[in-house]
Amino acid sequence: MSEEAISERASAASAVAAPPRTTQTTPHGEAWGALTRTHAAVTQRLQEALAQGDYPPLPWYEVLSTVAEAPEQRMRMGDLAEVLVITRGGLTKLVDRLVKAGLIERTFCESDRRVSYATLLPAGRDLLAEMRPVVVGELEVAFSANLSEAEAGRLTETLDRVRGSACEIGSA
Amino acid sequence: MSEEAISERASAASAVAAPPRTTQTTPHGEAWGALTRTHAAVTQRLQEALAQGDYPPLPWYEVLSTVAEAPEQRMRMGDLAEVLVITRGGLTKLVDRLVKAGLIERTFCESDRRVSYATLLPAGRDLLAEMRPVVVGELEVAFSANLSEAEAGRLTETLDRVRGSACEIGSA
DNA sequence: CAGAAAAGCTTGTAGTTACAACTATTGTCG
DNA sequence: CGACAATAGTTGTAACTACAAGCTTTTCTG
Repeated sequence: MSEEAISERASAASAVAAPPRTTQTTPHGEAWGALTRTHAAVTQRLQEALAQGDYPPLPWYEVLSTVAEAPEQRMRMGDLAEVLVITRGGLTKLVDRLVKAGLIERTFCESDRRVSYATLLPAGRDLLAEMRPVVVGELEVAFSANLSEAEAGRLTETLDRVRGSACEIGSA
Repeated sequence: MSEEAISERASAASAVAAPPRTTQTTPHGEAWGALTRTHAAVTQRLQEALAQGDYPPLPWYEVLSTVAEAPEQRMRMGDLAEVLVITRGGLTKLVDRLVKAGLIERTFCESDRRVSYATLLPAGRDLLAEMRPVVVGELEVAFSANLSEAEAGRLTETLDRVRGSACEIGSA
């Protein structure tokens, strides 16, 4: 212990072995509890790793990564918000920060002057190239270590199925 | 359109059918993307349902629910923060709000005067009883509809395995 | 073609969260 | 026993996010 910090987070000692006493005690309730805790734990791990390398926070990475894989390295704000599952208002300000940092540029559509694109700049591409190994590395530790590729595939399929039913607007 | 609102959130129309083009394109990367999006989608659904019934937000429910299942309907602040996977500082303020609402009481430990407990009050127990069906109902829609209990069990097991490896402090 | 409705994005405001520093109590040694 | 470290919570500050209202452009309709 010397250059340690870890701010506070959680002691993370008994958390692993702690009995998964969740909200309810039904199989589905357990599954939701496991999903929540796993998401939180992995997210923490990723953000910690990024902070340790003096990189921007995780949302920045997700924007850069998503835009980088889009057709022309650009995406409509609305689509981006939808993929990242955040509000449009939130995305506007998030992209503002990326623009101010010189990683993203706002471009506009000729045919429809309402839409604006978030377009990746070279600096953003470079930063992404630096951040990706960090994120992928942490994910390897979290996933690859204990999950075969086949299991990962099944997990993805199952989760997507849940998401599918969760997205059906229950307005009726 | 009359008493509608839904603020903004996401259009949630093409989100379901959208190709899961995630961060990377490895099976594990896909799994992480699916986990993130599913968590966000279900959380949104739950919060929307709670807001619609004029109930407090989801974090309140999680505190009440967790404390209610603890031995003496009380929990040490630190343990509670660990289970909920939020920071201690954040929990202090979250519990402050619950105390102000008369749902939780702070009690203290005789043998160790540092620790304080979050103790469930009758009003908290009653509110929990009201909120639980709402939350459970939404989870049923999200999970039960498309997942057998056996699948839910496998999902829980898999997620817990991932969480386990994610929690191992990578200090070494 | 004018007016209303819808779509796309931004901005103002408030609430929530994390991070870091601080206080108080307990445990450890010299 | 007295100083140092570790543990448990709280608090101050800054950043992020959601919500709701607003603006502009496009589409629909009579």
